[in-house]
Amino acid sequence: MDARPTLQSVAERAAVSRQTVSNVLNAPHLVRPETLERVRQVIEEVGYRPHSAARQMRTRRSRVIGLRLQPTVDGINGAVLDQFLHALTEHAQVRGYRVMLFTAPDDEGEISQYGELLDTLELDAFVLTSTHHGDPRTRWLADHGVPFVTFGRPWDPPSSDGRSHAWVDVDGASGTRAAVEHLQELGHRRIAFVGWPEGSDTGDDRRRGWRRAVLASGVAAHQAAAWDVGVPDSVADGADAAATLLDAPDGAAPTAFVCASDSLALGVLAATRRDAADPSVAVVGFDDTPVARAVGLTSVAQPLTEAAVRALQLLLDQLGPSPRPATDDHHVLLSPSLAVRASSVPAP
Amino acid sequence: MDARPTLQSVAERAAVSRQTVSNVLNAPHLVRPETLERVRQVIEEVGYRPHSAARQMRTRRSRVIGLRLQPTVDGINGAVLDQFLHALTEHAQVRGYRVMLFTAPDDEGEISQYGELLDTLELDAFVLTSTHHGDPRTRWLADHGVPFVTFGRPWDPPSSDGRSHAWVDVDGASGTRAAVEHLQELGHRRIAFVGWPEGSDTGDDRRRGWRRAVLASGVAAHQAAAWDVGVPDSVADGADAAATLLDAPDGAAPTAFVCASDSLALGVLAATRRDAADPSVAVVGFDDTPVARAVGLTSVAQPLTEAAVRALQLLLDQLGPSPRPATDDHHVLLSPSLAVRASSVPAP
DNA sequence: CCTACCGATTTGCACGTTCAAATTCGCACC
DNA sequence: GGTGCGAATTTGAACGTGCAAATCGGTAGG
Repeated sequence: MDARPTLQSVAERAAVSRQTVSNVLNAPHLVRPETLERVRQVIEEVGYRPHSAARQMRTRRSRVIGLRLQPTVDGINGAVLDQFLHALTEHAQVRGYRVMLFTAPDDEGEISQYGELLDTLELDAFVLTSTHHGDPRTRWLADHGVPFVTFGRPWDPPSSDGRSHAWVDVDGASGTRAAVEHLQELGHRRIAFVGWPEGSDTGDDRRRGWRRAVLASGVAAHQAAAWDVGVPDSVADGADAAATLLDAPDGAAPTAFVCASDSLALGVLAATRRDAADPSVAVVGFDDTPVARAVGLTSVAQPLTEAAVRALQLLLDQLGPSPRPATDDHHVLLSPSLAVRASSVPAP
Repeated sequence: MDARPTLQSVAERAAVSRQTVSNVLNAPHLVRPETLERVRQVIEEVGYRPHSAARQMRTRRSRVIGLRLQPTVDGINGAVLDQFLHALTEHAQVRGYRVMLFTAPDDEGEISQYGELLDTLELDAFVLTSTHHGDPRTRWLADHGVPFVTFGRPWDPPSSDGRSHAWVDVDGASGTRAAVEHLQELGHRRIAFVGWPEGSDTGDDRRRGWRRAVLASGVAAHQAAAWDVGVPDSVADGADAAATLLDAPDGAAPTAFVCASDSLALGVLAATRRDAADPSVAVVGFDDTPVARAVGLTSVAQPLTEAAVRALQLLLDQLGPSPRPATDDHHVLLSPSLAVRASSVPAP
């Protein structure tokens, strides 16, 4: 067991200088082919690996990306971030980057963590999730010149300076629209929406997709409004909302439901399947969580792996040698797909 | 905007030497109280924070803990690790440690990552999850003198040298036993077990708890064996298993089911609630996943936050100044609790 | 009065790397 | 035959920190 190999020890063994070994790794084009070969062989032999703290001291780059681990909400859509996180970690690793986690109770705390992580660990970039209206985090990072990307589009109107940051998002409206069209193809004409109260960015986006699709099919505005409810995100609230809507006179009661989350959809599903309720009522959820898979709930599935890969790419674009891509294509809006299951198709 | 403050710049401002500032932070007892006060004030003023890469170069410690992010299995119990990870990150952060993620396709790959992470980033320790029979990872880490803790007890017989590593686990047998007792209190006498095929460590542990409790209540061994099935972990398999068991002649068909996972329990639940099946059949799952909460499934809940906190403590014990605690209390076996819901109690 | 010692502080150095500048060598050019 | 030039390589320095040893006053012991 010798001491850990260093540039120096490799250099001696290969009869070259420190710097040449460094060049073999970081700028191979500067090294004569035969020297390159010889040094590479020695590196292989002794199993040399560069020490990243030492490298970091010179380059001021850690090749580490920070991500705040959100508190487990009610757990039902914690799985959403889970898949995103896995894909992000895996792909970052392949590209030579690592993912470091941190927690914070709120946005303020998150910003405070940025400061600490930048000063002490010199993280290269951050990935932000759960962007929302009036988000102070993006502003802080931009002001401090820190590379970052958000999973979730910016919900505020463009700032005065006209510059916008990199983001990846999933088009929620497109998802609910697809859900409506799917239900219409099955013959449904009275399609309600059970979502969250207005004011939530992602929630309003999903509502918008449903509303437009429904109006486009000829439903009157006042009728659509009657089929549109906003309640807190829980199974019980979903059930209550569905019960109320179904209570309408025969010709006005919806025959299908599009929901803003799987939690709500589960409630709706329970309400439509119990008692003397009509089991042919169709239900579509959102996020395609494990719950949906388990109970056979049709749901809008977000392409989380692709979202992570694209987010990472947007980050690496900023971290590359050129200061910034002049192109304006640092926005990615992905379309979700519909996972069709028993809850929306008539039993055989 | 000045340059980033360093020990040197703080020292000059406080009219002391570099080392004194260092001592203020790392060995305050060596510094005269009034000097201490003055230096601390300057540190506060300029917002100095030690640069961890530089510190790491001297101390050979990164204050970073590594954890492999498991591939999202079928997602249903991905939430289990999620809560553990969150608690681990949060508490590590408070204690001055960070959590770094990595991925690997299998145990071999994980070991290979250990090597790289230790050489390049000098991670201080690792947290291992999903330990299993014949796990090569613990051996490798022990051989290389790397501090680690496993979430999951070692399933192999104690090694010849008599030393064992630190671990935290949840007593699965105790969980299934509690489930059986809960059902017995409700009057059930014919309680079946739907688990995984024998050979899985955690699965066998959960089966053991059920079996002992059932035998203790006077059920004959051959009868217990008839109520014990092992199938793959999916909703469909759970449903099939339940249907088969319920098909037994009246006096032999179980009236209650204890399951090794919520997936299986969901299947059992579906089977017992459909057609002409008896809705008074009770079902208990395992892991208390969001699905269970959502559908009202009674389930065995693991104390994941406590598990994370205890695991972290066991790690820090090893990382502290003293080489190793001589005590043998680096094993923690936590008891799960039962989250009682509608699936096990008769409707009012 | 010299020495020994203690508490408080300072200085020298090394950790492993990369940047910038210096050096060496071969070759073409005038 | 000197000069200039480019390719390949080497040397010096610095990143910010903490360990080890050195320094400095002051005080007690012989």
